[in-house]
Amino acid sequence: MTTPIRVRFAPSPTGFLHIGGVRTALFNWLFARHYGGSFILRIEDTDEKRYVADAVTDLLASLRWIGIDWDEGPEKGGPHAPYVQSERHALGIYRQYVDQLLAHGHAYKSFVSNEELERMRAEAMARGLKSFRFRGPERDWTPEQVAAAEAQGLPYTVRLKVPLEGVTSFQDLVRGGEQINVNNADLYDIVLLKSSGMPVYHLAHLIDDHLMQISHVIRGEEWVPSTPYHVLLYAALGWTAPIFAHVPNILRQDGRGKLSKRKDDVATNRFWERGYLPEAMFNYLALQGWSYDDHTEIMTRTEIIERFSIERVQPSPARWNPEKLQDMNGIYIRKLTVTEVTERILPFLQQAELVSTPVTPTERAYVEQLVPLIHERLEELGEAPDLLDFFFRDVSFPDPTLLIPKKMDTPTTAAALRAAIERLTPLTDWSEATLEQTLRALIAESGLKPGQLFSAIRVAITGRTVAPPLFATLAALGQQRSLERMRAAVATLE
RNA sequence: GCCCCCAUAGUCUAGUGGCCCAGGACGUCACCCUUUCAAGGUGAAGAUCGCGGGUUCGAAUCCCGCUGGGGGUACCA
Repeated sequence: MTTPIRVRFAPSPTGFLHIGGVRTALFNWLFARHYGGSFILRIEDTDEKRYVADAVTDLLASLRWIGIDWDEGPEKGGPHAPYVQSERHALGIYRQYVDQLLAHGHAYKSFVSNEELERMRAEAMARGLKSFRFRGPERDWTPEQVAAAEAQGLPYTVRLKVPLEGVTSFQDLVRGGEQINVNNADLYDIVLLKSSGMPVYHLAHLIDDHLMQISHVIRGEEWVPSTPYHVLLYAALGWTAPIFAHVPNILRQDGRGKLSKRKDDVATNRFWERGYLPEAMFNYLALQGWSYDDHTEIMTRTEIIERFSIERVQPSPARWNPEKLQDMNGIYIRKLTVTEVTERILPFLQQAELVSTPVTPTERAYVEQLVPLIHERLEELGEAPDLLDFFFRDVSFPDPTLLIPKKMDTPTTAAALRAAIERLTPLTDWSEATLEQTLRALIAESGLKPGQLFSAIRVAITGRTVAPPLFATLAALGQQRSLERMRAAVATLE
């Protein structure tokens, strides 16, 4: 029989979830969905010091936003509940395994205090030792010595008794199943249980992975160096280790280091705030370290699930490339219908106070009318308010020279605008087609270049030199407001 | 310092011994379309496949060394 595929994403709630974390979650999720396995979400909050209160809420929201759902985990439950380590610790789940390790001589109680540890480290440094690898003196203590120390009520940690010699090896799916070998002499006796009695990551995650029957551990490559400890621990506990796959980190844009929560603008919530589509982010992130073939990039969720394979994940780290993401977001926005874009930009327009909250039916209809003018110009939905601003607010000309097109001056520009006003005022049909016809006729008669006339009118009605197509803009703005703005422009020129 | 991982254009990647004097995408530039900006179309520049040695009739692809980058080195995860 084959063991069922079960993977997990196990973040620690120490702050917002950044896109690197989402990418790791995504690969796990894709792996599970591809093979029809289970994706488990587990919160690893064994670090009491770094715990951030709202982090879990943010984390769940980030995953849900991009479309990652979990089969077992917080707010969902499952056969291995609870899925929060502090709760599991409270239930006493970990302690029995520590006792087992102690009893079998695979771990020992260490009474060395933090201060002593510091001193030992400093001493080793002073002696010019190449590196400090802690091996507690208690490794070889007799039961009597241990009992004596305990009788004194000394606080202790439980450390793994790592072999002094030999080699620890494991394979990694991302590295083509390559064997990674580490000399035990390069390892040290890691802490398994803190003096507070709280298990450390290495112990807790491993017990949970075993209990939750995780078949594949897919995690960031920063875990490669500690995997030998995990291998040793599995053996000490008499358990079979899962299959490991370490996915590369996402590096900062300049390549200097991995993405950091503090220095980089990569919090997942920042992307929905700026108007990124979850499907675009999903597609982009799937391509950070994984590819399908030599030319396919735009793929639906279903296609990515079908095509995903962990063997095709790159071992080398990728750099964060916001330009590529933005381009992809534009592609996804252009695929949306006008109604969909309307719905999605409404919140941004409300935030900019261009429309009211809740939006009125009239406003919604007007926005829907405007969307075609900016649809293909949007790369982030958050750009919409700026692009549409002049449809909702009056324009002004702090710099009247903006009104004057190339190769023209104040009098000729004013004259051109006056001529346009004269032609447009009597119009009874304010449609895009009629507007174009009328203004082109004016050009033919006046001898002006299209760019000159259109440019002057554009600035007059929008207050800017770059704007959506002129006739559609005039049509959407309406006859009265268009003419008022053109007259105002003429006035500022005079 | 020590240990581990990685290495194809500025960036993301295809490539697993001959189909590759290296394909796709982002970015850049040019032209077309065009009232501006986009979008779209066409095209261009950009990689001695990090460097040096091997193995082989033949290497981006296999091996070794070096260099560079990244990660780890906590009673953090």
